[in-house]
Amino acid sequence: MSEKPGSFAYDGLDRVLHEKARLGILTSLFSHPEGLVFGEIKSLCTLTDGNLSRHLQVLEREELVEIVKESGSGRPKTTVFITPLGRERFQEYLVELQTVLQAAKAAEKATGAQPGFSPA
Amino acid sequence: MSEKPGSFAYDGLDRVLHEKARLGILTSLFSHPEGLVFGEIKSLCTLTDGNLSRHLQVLEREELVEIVKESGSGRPKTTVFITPLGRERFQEYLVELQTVLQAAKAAEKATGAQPGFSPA
DNA sequence: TAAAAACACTTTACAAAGTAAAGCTTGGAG
DNA sequence: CTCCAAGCTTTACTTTGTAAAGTGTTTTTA
Repeated sequence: MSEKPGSFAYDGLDRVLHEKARLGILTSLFSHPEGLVFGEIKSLCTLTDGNLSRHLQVLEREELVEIVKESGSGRPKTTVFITPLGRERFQEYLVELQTVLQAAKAAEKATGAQPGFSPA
Repeated sequence: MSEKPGSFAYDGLDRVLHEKARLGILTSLFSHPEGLVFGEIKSLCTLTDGNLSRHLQVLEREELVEIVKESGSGRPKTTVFITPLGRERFQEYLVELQTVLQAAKAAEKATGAQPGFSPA
């Protein structure tokens, strides 16, 4: 074997971002710099109320999103924005994702496996 | 907003595969159809013994890997192979990963964000 | 040839996290 | 006025990831 130790460690795969639900939330927010309201995110990501609420807490604690609540009179309205830090971390995460994909692509070539996904 | 519900749900992100450690293990095994021994995987993925052991259990239970143990005389030797099902699921997972990346790329274009990662 | 260190794991225990169910408040429809 | 729906939060549960300790063997090395 020729690889160096740690070749497949993927340390850059941030645990906060590397989660199905939060990845969806962040991607949707990344696509909508104008922000999204609670209900929209819920629908876009197919999450339950409680689920979304909890994940937003995590993302807010990490300062990856900003949450603005309007509740004066009328129904409460929660709008969520991705922060600059959030954009940054998200993009770093994507870089790591590409690394994974490229490692796999290289393996397909090397081992002669049938490509299961098309090159970008 | 124009997207359909569920656009960012990423249901294809299989929970068994969508985990840092296991993703590394599978990628390394995918790259080595001849199999890898316990110690090699441990080194390649920078995992502790217990950690690797546990994740291998999960992967074996899901029939994504095959584990062969030789223990007659001499030190025990555990060799791990990716199964055909494992290759399949892994490749499906990669397809979903590309979806995520492409959604992000599209968002960068649409919102005019600075690319944080280069196109494949 | 004992004792010690290294290998090769497994088991156990703990802490964090994801998920679902229930709860609470306000708004609108009938 | 009553009932149902919208818009969340809180709580409780279950799974999971991670690390620490444990077991047995096999080389060193003194």
